[in-house]
Amino acid sequence: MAKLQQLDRNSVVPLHYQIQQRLLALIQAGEFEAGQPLPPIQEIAARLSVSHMTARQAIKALCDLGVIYSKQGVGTFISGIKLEKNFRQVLSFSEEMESRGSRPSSRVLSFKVRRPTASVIETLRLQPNEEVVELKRVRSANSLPMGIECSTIPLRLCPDLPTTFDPRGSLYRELADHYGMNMAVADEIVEIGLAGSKEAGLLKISKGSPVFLFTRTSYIQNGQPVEFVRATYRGDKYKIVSRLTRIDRSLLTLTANRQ
Amino acid sequence: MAKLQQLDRNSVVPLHYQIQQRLLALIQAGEFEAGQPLPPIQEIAARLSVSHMTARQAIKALCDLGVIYSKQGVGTFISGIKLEKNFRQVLSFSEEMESRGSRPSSRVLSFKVRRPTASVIETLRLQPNEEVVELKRVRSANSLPMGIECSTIPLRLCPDLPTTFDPRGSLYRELADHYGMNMAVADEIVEIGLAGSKEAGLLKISKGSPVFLFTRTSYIQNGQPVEFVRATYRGDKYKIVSRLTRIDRSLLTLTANRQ
DNA sequence: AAGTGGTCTAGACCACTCG
DNA sequence: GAGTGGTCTAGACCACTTG
Repeated sequence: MAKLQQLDRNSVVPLHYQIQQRLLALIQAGEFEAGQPLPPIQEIAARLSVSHMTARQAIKALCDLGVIYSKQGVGTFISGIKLEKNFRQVLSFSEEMESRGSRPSSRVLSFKVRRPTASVIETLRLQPNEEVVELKRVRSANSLPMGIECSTIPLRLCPDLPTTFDPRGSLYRELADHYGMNMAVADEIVEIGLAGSKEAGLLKISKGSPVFLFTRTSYIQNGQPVEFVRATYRGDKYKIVSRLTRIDRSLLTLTANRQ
Repeated sequence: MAKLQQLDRNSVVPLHYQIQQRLLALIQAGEFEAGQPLPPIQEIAARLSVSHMTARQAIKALCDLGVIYSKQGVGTFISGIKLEKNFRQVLSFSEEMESRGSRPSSRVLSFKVRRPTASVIETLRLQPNEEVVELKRVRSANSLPMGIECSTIPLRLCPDLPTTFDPRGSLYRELADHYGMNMAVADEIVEIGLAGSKEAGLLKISKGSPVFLFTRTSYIQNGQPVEFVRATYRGDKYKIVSRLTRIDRSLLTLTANRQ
């Protein structure tokens, strides 16, 4: 039934990934209706002249994404859950605003090398006497001030940042492009606070207005903490949109059951 | 080097999953230090007398969890990122409080079958004239009121709920045990609001205090929305702790690039 | 019994990194 | 060149669901 394009066997892109893309494109184009079964794995494999395992690898990945789900002995079905790209991930302010269709901008409050506070030393796992780069900015979306961010990064990891980076640009992009550091995971705490007079002035809200207080630590793949952020966002204009998924509890309880 | 236990080949538990568990247990027990390489896949496969593919399947799963990471041509390494179980997932209030070590309790404000509002009809994809079960509760942790939750569920999906469910217990547990519905995904919006006099009284805070406003829709695996929740949590006692991960952008931009 | 997804194998080959 | 992870195959077998 479906128009599954043939694969490019000379491409550097792995076959299983090509299949994944082809299927996802068909699903998003509405070729399959929600709740309807996909063609059986065997059929997909035969049609594309790949092995069962390769086809299954693609199916597995799409299951992990949540766009389809498999029932053993029955089939594979389209999930009604849409794959949204607007959910919270490890995103810089710039990326987040761009993905929401807003134009991000920044006003730099300060950009300097300094000695870290004790709590920063601990979260960023710094050596004694190590210095950090600190960047304070007011972030705006479509020229409307949304929040104040203060990022702290170990100088050791990006020694040229203070001289080569234009602090009005995207910090994440700079860290990725010049230092090969891509954020993989971020731990985040969100609390409610009240704007002080200084913050209120910067955000153009009245003193005492409720605000979101973010505390975030970002890590690259090897677990090295790279960035510590304290941020304040307007309570009246900012909201958090996220998608939560359920992960396999059995692995998490391993530690508890061991002893 | 490592003490990899032999596998149980008669178990119903798949070999790749057994390997995954064994490795995770060793990692969490501190047998490997952060940054150190795991034994090569070939060696793991040989030691456990499984094929390369099977061993790799286990490695892949652990990479997805973020506890290890692979560098092609180099090896597989322990990530310094800990696998925490306290992060936000699709959790009921009961589960969330239990995972934080607090004792959850509930005071039922109302529990009834009613006609849904227009916005609920849309989010829960209800038929015209379909009824819903509505449960309003004050949720407490260690007897301290933390929030007010109002859950709405299609009556069609749980026709016996009004007569068989004790509304002081865990709604998620009831839905899972009696109706086989396990929440797979939840979409959530968090905003800041101010407590009205009624809410303030229930939460024992002063009127006008800032509060978290949650709007959440939970889905089971096939994409069917099962629960719509509006909740208000105290801004002074509640905080959101979450872990964000970065997902493959190339798949998300598929739609944008198409046409 | 037939059809489905899930697991596993034994081996081949490739791409990458490092000394 | 040696060692590593990543891909892929062809086929076997199992577990599960449905008619």
